[in-house]
Amino acid sequence: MSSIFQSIHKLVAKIPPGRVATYGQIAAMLGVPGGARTVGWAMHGLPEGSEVPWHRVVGAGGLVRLPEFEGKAVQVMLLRQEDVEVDGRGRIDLERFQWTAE
DNA sequence: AAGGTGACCAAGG
DNA sequence: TCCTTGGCCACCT
Repeated sequence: MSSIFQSIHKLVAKIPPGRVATYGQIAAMLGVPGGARTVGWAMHGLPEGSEVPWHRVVGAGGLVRLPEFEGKAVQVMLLRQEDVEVDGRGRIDLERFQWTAE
């Protein structure tokens, strides 16, 4: 079924390891500026064991916008596994790790 | 069809 | 630096 939801998952799946994208960026790439909330919502609705690398999607400014109880620690861990530097606050240097589409 | 909700964003106190 | 406020969009009931 083609929904913005599917499009988001597909695009996120294209983010290469060691890179991150912001919610707003994803939304903009899909032609839905201002639809950052929708992207976040799509992430939240992901089933477990999904192919989608949801952990590569962060908030504006490279800040992890994920409540602890939703798996923030997991996201940070996965990112670090991909050589992405994340500080204790969950901040990432977009200048170096932000994904720029082809 | 209408309203509520959310892993957002930017600005203001 | 933290919390609140207003605005944005798509999905669910």
